[in-house]
Amino acid sequence: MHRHRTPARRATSADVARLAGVSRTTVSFVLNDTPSQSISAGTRRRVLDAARELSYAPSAEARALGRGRSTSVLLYLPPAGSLTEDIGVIVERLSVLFSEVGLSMVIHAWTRRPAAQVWSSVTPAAVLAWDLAEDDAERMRRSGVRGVVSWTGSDDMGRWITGLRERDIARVQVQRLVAAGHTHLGYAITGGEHMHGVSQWRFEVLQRECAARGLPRPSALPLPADPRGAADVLLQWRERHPGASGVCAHDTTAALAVLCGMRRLGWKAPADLAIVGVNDSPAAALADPPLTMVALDPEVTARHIVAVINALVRDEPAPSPPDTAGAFTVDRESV
Amino acid sequence: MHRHRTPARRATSADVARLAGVSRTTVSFVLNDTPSQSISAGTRRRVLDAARELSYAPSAEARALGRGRSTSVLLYLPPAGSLTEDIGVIVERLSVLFSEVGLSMVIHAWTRRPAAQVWSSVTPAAVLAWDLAEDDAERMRRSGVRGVVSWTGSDDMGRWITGLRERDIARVQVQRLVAAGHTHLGYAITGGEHMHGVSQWRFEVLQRECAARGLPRPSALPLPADPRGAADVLLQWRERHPGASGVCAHDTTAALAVLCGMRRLGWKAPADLAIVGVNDSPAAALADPPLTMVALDPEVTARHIVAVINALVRDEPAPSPPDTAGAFTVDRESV
DNA sequence: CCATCAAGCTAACACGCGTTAGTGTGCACT
DNA sequence: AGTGCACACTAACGCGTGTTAGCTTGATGG
Repeated sequence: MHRHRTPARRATSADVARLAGVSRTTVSFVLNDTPSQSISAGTRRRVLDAARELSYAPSAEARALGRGRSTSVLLYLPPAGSLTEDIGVIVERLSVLFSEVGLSMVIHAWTRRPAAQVWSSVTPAAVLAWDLAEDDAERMRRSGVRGVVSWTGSDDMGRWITGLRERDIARVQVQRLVAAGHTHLGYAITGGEHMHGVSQWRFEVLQRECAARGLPRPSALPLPADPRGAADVLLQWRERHPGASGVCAHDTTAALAVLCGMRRLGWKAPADLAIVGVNDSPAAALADPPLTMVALDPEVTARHIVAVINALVRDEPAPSPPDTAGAFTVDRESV
Repeated sequence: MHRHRTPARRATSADVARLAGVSRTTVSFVLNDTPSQSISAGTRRRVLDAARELSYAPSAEARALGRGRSTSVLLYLPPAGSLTEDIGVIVERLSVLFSEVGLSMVIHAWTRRPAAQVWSSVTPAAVLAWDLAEDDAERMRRSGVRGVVSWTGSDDMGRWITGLRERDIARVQVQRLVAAGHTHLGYAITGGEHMHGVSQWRFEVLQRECAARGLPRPSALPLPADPRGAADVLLQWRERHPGASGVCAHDTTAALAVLCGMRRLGWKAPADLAIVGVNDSPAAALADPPLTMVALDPEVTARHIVAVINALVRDEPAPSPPDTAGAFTVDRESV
């Protein structure tokens, strides 16, 4: 290996100790505010000055090695493409919030096998996966991973997300449509394999929400993402459900697909069909007509995820989940 | 959290050594294929079997501690919100490609100060930032970070991205519009602070491209992201540039904003104004009319980034950048 | 028969940190 | 004067690797 002329060596706690004229142990005590130790004011100041002078920062690796657990959280991304959806915003917030509690986030794409290589060599403090088989989760725990949590799995986190979050969305969507006088609803979704995972769950929650309000059972409306196809499907759907006057879309794309099909058929929103989408985006505001959307505050979800994982890592009792996912309506003109 | 009866300790190389009946050093020699050491076939097999039996994976932290540098690449995210744009797709690919060459990607949000804490405590092998002041980059190199690269900076990577990529986009956009008979062009963009960073560069490249073809100088068209505002600005812009018949939009949102303003004014695309957007998305396909878009192959950019950083980390000569960013046109009806 | 050497393996160190056990003060109380 | 004790600090260990120097053994050449 080639050595640079300036050794490019980072400052260690030994350097700080040397400069401050104390032992390395004292440096550690000062910088970590070890409660069982008392340090004289003079020494404390000298150490802090030296640390600042050398712009010292402890090595995360060495710390992890000693404590037996790292400070990195491994995030397995959902299937390709989802980072550009609302998940992307949550991930951005996660990276900030994790670093605020001293954890750093390693992201890795989801492959067929949960990449034993990755999670076992990085020794993450926790793993946050999209969906996780129970035996994989168990294997991770065996290898020393403190917190294993999945978005759509059967653990607490998964239940909160697919429970409260999805229910909040469905509730606010239905509420908004009912307020406008629509009782016979549909559930619009785009994409190849319909009704799997989140979409399946959302649809069920939607049905439950309607049942609770005494409304007729909502019907599924799986749309292709091209104008002509959307129009065809929409027309057939209307014939089969003549009373339907409102649509809950799964996301922005589904809402746009409905709108697009309607335009081709000469229908007007909300007169011929009212639409409430999910996840507000610029595209929704610029649609014709501008789309009424339901959004969840990403901050609520991000904070809860970080709180749960942080508690797991520190062996503290898990915080109780928030009782709202922060759903709110962005009223425009499609309903 | 529930504690298992087995302490959930991961296997170490000492465990493998014990099971194989050899020393820890031998285990290391076998597993790393140390070229200067010869190992008998029998011992090699016993070690490998033991490693498999215990599903041993070396601790990344301990390895990093010894080698003085980790295998993690620190990615500083662009300003909030960009993960949901085309950057998100590139980031997804990066996470896969990095792991294929044995690097793992740590992502962190960009804060005001480049968070000395993060990059100095994780000891990343490389840092990939959005925009980076030269003194910050220098400080990172001083601390042992091998590769410091920024998307929009003045290093090789930045020049490739803001050079070739942006030029490819501008070239294909102009080419498409010229082919349809439009010569007097505009550059549409949304968002508060216009003409900064990438948008500024794109605009300049666009001007150069038009100049090279002998076309009149394109004019900027900064739009608000709401229907009424967009219409107003569009109308004023038309009065000031009566000959303009084609618009290069900066991204999907800008293209939708133009479309939205036109709709309010009763203009038809492409008859009254032709539009070419950037970064194909479902929203573009579902617009009215469906938008013609120019897209860059994210794979080309992701591969180049990984190749450059991998070379820097291994002290190998940097690969020459690809001479195309993989630009292609998705023809629909807006031009 | 002795010297040389390669093959195959192991003891021991360094990496940077947190932490436990211990050491030497100076002061208060009996 | 002797005991106890809080105070301020340090030596030394362990975490799991990669790596260097050295050690044994058997074979080979003179």
